[in-house]
Amino acid sequence: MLGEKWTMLIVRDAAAGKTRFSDFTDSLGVSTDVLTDRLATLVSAGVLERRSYRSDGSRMRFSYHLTETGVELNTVLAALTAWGDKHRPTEAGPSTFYREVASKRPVTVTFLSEDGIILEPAQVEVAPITRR
Amino acid sequence: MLGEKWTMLIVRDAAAGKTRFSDFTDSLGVSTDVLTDRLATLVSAGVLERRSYRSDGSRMRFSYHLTETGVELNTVLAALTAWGDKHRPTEAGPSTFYREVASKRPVTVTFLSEDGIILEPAQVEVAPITRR
DNA sequence: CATGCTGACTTGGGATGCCCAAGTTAGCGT
DNA sequence: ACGCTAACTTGGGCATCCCAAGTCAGCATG
Repeated sequence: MLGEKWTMLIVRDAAAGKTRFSDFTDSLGVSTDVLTDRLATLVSAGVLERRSYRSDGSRMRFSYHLTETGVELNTVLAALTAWGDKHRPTEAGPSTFYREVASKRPVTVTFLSEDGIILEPAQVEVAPITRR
Repeated sequence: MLGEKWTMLIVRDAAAGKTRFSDFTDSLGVSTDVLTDRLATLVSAGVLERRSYRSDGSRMRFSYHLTETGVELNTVLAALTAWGDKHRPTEAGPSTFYREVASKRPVTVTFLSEDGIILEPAQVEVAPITRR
């Protein structure tokens, strides 16, 4: 369900603090019919939560916020961002980075072995689970 | 360039040791014209390497192998797999897991602070880089 | 209470991408 | 010369996406 064209980009923007329908169209350029559909599937998958809000002088609006489930996609986003920054850099360089909320210092995404040792991607493999 | 429908699934299968054109069609069910195109873009992006091989009694064939750049997507794949296993489990349960090559013991993907402390996704935020 | 305004959709028509089935190509063995 | 097979290529149909325009629901203003 995350594999459709705009889905992860919407999640990324949501993680960056965007909440409103027009925030997403403005920053992504996604067409509005597709955005409506993707927001609905993300809400029903429990990644986003739809809230009503009301700023004075205007009517009720909706905003979209990452749930705890959605926040857990931060790991995926940060790993993907790190890969893109390293292997497919833009001329302007990266425009965002991931940091610790408390200290504001940058963080990394890494593999850890059971005894807490950092592993490189090449030291990791995928293996089938065999049940009897 | 990783965002198209079958791209990450092909990378995942390549990480699981699949190498041949027919391996990918058999396990993914991707149509052959699309597979041809995705393999070509992955090769030209430096994620896969195309090799010729020859088993006796048959003609030259091609096989596709992850490059070092491609192997570094393991972090993304493992993070995504962990999220899916937790939040969108199938009835049958997970069919693969990520493990250390040397010890065969399972590994995890986590955020690390600069002083090597494990951080939860909720303790991490994305911030803009401001250049002067 | 009529009118304008705006954010969040909804709709219609065309373009792009994907699926499926069938066909093609290039060696190798017989 | 012929069959065999993995790796494509091609053509037609269908699903998804894009874009522009329209709708709808309040809130403010006159």
